[in-house]
Amino acid sequence: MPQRQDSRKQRDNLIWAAAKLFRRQGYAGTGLRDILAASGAARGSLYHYFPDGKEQIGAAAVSAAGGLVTETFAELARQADDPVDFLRRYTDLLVRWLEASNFRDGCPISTTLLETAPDSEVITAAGRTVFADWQAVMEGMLRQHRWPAAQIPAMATAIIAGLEGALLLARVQGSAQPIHDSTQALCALLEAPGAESV
Amino acid sequence: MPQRQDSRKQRDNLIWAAAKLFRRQGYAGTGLRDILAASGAARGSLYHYFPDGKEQIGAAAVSAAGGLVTETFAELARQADDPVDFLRRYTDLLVRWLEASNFRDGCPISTTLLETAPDSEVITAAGRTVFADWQAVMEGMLRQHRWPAAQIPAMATAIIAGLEGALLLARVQGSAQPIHDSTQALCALLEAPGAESV
DNA sequence: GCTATTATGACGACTGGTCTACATAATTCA
DNA sequence: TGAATTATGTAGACCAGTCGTCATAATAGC
Repeated sequence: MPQRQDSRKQRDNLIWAAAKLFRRQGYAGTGLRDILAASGAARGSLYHYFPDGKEQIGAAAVSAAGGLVTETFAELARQADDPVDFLRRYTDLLVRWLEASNFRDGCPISTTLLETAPDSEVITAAGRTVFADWQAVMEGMLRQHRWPAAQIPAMATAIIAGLEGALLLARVQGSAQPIHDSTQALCALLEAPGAESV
Repeated sequence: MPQRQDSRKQRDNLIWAAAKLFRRQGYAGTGLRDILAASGAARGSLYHYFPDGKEQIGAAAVSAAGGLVTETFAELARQADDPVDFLRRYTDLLVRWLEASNFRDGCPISTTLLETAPDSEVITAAGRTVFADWQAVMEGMLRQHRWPAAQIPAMATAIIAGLEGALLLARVQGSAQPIHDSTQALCALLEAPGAESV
């Protein structure tokens, strides 16, 4: 069924074009015009695949881009020897992406989510799902390496939050230093599992 | 000189109206019309005080809102008994603000910065200054409590990044849980100063 | 050939940021 | 004091751009 295939491709083109633009220019800063130009589609096509308009494609872009990160996390979790190794591998990737884009490509979903949460229900819901997926992968990774069970959820959240925050600082400062600093602190935490508190 | 005073007030009105709107709706998502309506000023007034237009008022809003946070940090640093106490006090404030606004008022500058960095030089520069101020206050706080000097810069960055990331997660999830989780991990780190690594 | 799906780009109602022209108030100087 | 100059406030025009809708055309499968 070649039709089905092509239509799916057209839809994906739109989603990924949108995702790339949202990441660099934000959600409100990106016009449908930009998305259409980048994907080569016509205006009506967008409304054929996304009848609810910009909001719907925003949610789809968050899901798609977030899903790719989930997959990256999962693969690194498989390869890594321990949590510290996992973090090191991921920040290596991160720093390379950042520098390759001159600190323009940050987290693919945080800008859109900050702009729209909680006003857009669909986009916020897509973001919640993505974060839950990330959280699940992180928790699985910690469990796999015999991390104390009681601390796993908080630790996983702290890792994700630390990465997101470091990414923000790195983009503004135009330097990978915040990522290294933040990671160093997280690694210290990951190497001293006994230090629970309060 | 009543003129001078009133003019300053008018200018401040514009800045704070802009800052509030940018925080909730983002930079691109906020029109000059919104800002003018919220501040009660007239169209041309904005271009009188900010001849460079929206970008200039964006930078001013980042500086003003960021400065307020700097002051809050500084005051808490004076009151706190130790780094953990500092963090607790701040997250208490944070959670109260978040809940009072139904998770609409997050970090007052991160959204604007993510949308514009590094494309807008003036806004990004304003953000860099704010982050440098925060960093300085955090480092001073750690120094004051005899934190190992070599780890102070990285630790301060990790705290700021962790807070920013937690704030993002909290807004999307509509829950203060990420802030508590992230803070718990940071506190563990702050109570085990010996655990340096790599 | 007929129907369902997909593709198209013009159109409308509106908002975006910016600029200009003018009115008022404050200050300065003859 | 009164006139000239500057600072500040107001209103509206401007065009490019916004998103969403629509009637129509092309293509698919049966």
